[in-house]
Amino acid sequence: MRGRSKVIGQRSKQADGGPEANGQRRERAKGRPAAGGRRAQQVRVRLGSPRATEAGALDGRGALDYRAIARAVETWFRANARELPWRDAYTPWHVWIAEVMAQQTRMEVVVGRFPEFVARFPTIESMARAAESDVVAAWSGLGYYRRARLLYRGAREVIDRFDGELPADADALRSISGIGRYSAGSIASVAFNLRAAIVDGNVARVVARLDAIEAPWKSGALERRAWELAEALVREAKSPRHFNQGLMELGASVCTPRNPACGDCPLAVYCRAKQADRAGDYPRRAAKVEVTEMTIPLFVIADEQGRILFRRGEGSLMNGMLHLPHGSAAIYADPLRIAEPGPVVGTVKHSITNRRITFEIHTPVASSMGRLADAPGEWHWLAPRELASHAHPSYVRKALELLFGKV
DNA sequence: AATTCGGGGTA
DNA sequence: TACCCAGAATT
Repeated sequence: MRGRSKVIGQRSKQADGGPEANGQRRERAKGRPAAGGRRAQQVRVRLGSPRATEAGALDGRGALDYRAIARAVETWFRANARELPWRDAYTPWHVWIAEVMAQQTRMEVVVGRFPEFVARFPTIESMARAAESDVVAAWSGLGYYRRARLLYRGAREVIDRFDGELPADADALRSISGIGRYSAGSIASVAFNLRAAIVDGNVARVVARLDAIEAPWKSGALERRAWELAEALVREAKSPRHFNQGLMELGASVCTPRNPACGDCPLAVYCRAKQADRAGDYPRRAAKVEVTEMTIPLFVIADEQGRILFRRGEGSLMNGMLHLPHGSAAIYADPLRIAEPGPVVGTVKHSITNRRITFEIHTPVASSMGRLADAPGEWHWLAPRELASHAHPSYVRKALELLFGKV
């Protein structure tokens, strides 16, 4: 039922292979990672990197056993990794696309959209040569459309600055548009198996429990501590590629936000939160943000041929995307009525971060139609089925499907 | 450091 | 309904 049910068994050697595989197999044969409280002490003393002991020493709890934890994660990952399309060959371009697509997006959605997107843009060069609008159109429905524009910009930068090939270096990767600290580390480790740390939502949650970090979710303090731990841990990994993916996947399938499956967790024996039987209490909740509700009139206007009137947005928000004419200058601004609405023929709900919008669909009263022409943006008449070839936010599709069925 | 971007699965 | 998801850029 939970994410764990999607986990498949041992992956093929082809997918898993690589120079590190032998060493890992040897490690697994040697014994289970939980075997070594005493050995862990020796390891810590011998390695003794300042950062490794400092944080624990400050609060008198002692440092975590980074080496044993890293081993446990890698062993777990080799047996529990999901089949993901880019894990066949770890082609850097595919990994890049996957990382960008996965930002703030559930992996199941990414798996569903990834093949078609890669088929549309099989190489960095193919994207760099395309029009930005085509890239955004292919991104429709995935949200956070800036990611698509930044991916496009990044692809062009790679052509210009790196001769068309992603650099195998975290700092260089970080300099590319759309690649932040997480994605740089992720591409460096997953695509190139370099020793770079990553912290995403999963890793932050796992280490928050592992070290019983009191700093609240999304706080700078938790971010800093999570990156410290991620770096200390990946330093001990045999395969950064497997360790980093394993730590994320552990968070996604075992160390879940609610009801963590500590009984299945290879880190339970090391986990400070679990030791206190309080895994579910970490990470600490962030202060709750206020949600603003608003209602905006939306106009669906058809001509004799059944074509619909769309508006190409011009503001800083949803720029260049295809909208239905609606009663606000920007979706997020106070409603500015641009025509007089007739009766409500349907409603569509749409959430944007901390705003909840109810679009009420109207046909404007005929006498007020002229005022539509004064609203900003370019106007287009398109058949509903033409929508797919234009970038558009999801509320547009939802509204048309409500009135006309699947588009 | 705080905000903003979409959308949907899930408990 | 509320939370959160393989984050990054901007202010």
